Amino acid sequence: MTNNNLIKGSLQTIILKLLEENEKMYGYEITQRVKELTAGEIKITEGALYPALHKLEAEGLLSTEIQQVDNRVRKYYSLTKDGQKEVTSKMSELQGFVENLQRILTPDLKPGFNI
Amino acid sequence: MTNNNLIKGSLQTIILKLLEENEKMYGYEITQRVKELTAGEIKITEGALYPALHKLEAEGLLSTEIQQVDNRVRKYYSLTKDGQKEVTSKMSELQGFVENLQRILTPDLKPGFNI
DNA sequence: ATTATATACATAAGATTCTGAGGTATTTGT
DNA sequence: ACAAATACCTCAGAATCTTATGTATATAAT
Repeated sequence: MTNNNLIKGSLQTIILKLLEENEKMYGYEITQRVKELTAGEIKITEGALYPALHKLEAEGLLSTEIQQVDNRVRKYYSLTKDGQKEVTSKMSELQGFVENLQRILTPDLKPGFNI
Repeated sequence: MTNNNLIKGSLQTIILKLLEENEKMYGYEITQRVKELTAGEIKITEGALYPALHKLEAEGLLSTEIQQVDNRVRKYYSLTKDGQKEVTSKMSELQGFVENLQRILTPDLKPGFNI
């Protein structure tokens, strides 16, 4: 399971990016997708995910839509217009941060490295 | 200056790695090195740095040595044996996390991408 | 038939780590 | 003379995370 709390703020970016690719997802689905994409190495806990979703919705970046599936309630999230703009911004921010991290941590390959 | 707010958890790794490369550094020097390596984009604040250094020392990963330079006091930090072991561990943890982040955020280049 | 696991939402206490402001003191540049 | 740089430090508050708890239904296992 390794360490899950390494880069603060990347959860929001993960959520937004997954929703850019998928149009519409519900919370539990997001946790499963991340688990599947990382071979179980990153597990988004519900205690982190739901407050993050609620915050993004409160900021107007996500909109919700409740669906009844069998007898279960699902809350689908999708990007608003503002949310779509924010994905790009958050992605390049994170990208930039990772590049800077490489510059600090791998002093050998400073000029042209690949992400 | 972009966003400086993503560093949570990676600051320890940054400190340990810089000390692996440099044998001995003092706090202010670390802030300047990071600023210089990232063209001013990442600024380690003192409110984050000093508590982090004290914590790493308390955990036995760093040792200190006070030096008088002119009339100024400098507190030099260096890796202990435990600290040297921890660098490797923390680095591969961070490396692994960044790889997983790529897997989530760049769904196109899943099989063989470069870090 | 009962129990455990999976699905699906949510909150809340406590821990950790950061920001931003403040404090002390010396040295160097203007 | 004053500002900025050098050098250390602490602390209130914010943000985000973990862990535990709670509700409820569906499915798999014993």
